[in-house]
Amino acid sequence: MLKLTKKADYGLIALKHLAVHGPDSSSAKEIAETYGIPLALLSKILQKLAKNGFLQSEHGTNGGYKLARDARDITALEVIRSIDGPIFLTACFTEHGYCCHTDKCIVRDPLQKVHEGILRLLASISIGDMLEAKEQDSGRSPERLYGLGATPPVV
Amino acid sequence: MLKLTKKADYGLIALKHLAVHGPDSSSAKEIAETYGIPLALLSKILQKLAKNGFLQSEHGTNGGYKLARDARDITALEVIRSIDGPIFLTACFTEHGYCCHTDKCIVRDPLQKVHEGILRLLASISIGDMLEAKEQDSGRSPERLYGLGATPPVV
DNA sequence: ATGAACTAGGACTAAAAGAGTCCTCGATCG
DNA sequence: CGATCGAGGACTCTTTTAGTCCTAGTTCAT
Repeated sequence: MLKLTKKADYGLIALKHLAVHGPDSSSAKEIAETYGIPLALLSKILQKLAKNGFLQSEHGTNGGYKLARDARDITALEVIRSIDGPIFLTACFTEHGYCCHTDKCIVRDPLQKVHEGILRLLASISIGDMLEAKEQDSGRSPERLYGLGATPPVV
Repeated sequence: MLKLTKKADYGLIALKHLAVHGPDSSSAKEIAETYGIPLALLSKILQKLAKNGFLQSEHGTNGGYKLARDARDITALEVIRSIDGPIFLTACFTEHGYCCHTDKCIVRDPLQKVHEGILRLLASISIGDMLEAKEQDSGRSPERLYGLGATPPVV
């Protein structure tokens, strides 16, 4: 129901951790223990992130993972897609734009707009941005960052 | 994985249908058949929407449902929340802002921004807007409507 | 050269959410 | 009074998510 999976969460946490811990690598075990994430599960996620070019892995003793690219160059959207697969707001959207109800579906077009908005939102935030955000808004204003007005949020 | 449930989809479809069919009511059966939605399932959804004040129901022969308020006054966010319950982008967010990892969770704050953006997006589109959208963009520009830039979307 | 500390990855299992069914009851109208 | 509706409880089936287990290959230090 419109929620990220824990895997995606864990992936983002791990990437941010690696970004914070600069150029030296961290092991899956270290990250798992720090955030209370099951090691075996986190390992899978990190492996996938490594295969998809976000991380660089080092085998053997003192091995681990480090970012393969600049943190500012990794968007939340890429990470989530990499871990959970493609994102579709509704069952209407598939890889090839097919919709089960085809012409009968009367909400596809309006939702498509919302869908694009969400993707744009996720694409607009990078791991790098997350670092800054930590320290009480340094520099970049959230408004500019997310391209949205200042309407107060409600759950 | 960041997807609306079918129930929410069905609910939006039904509301739009009722908005299109003006002041006269439509039965659950009629809507179900039109869009190929299982009747029993749709009934539950319509009942919930009625209980939450979106629809007005009429029992008995020739009964059915009609909108209880103006279509422009019903946002997608309200509908989705009404059907699926509260929306949380990650497990971090609950009714009272609690997070399982508490201080250890380093992505909560950045994701909170994304979360708010999505809510704002969903709150910005009403059933009424969906009617307009049907006829190839009449008047209101999507850009203004969704408050987002024109970056091309990618799935 | 051996063992400890890593990553890589396949195969499973358990739990939770989603989707849908079945059956009964009360209201309304003709 | 019977056909047509909505109201609603109680399930069941399926899919997704989350997490586990086990084995194999790499690298390093002693």
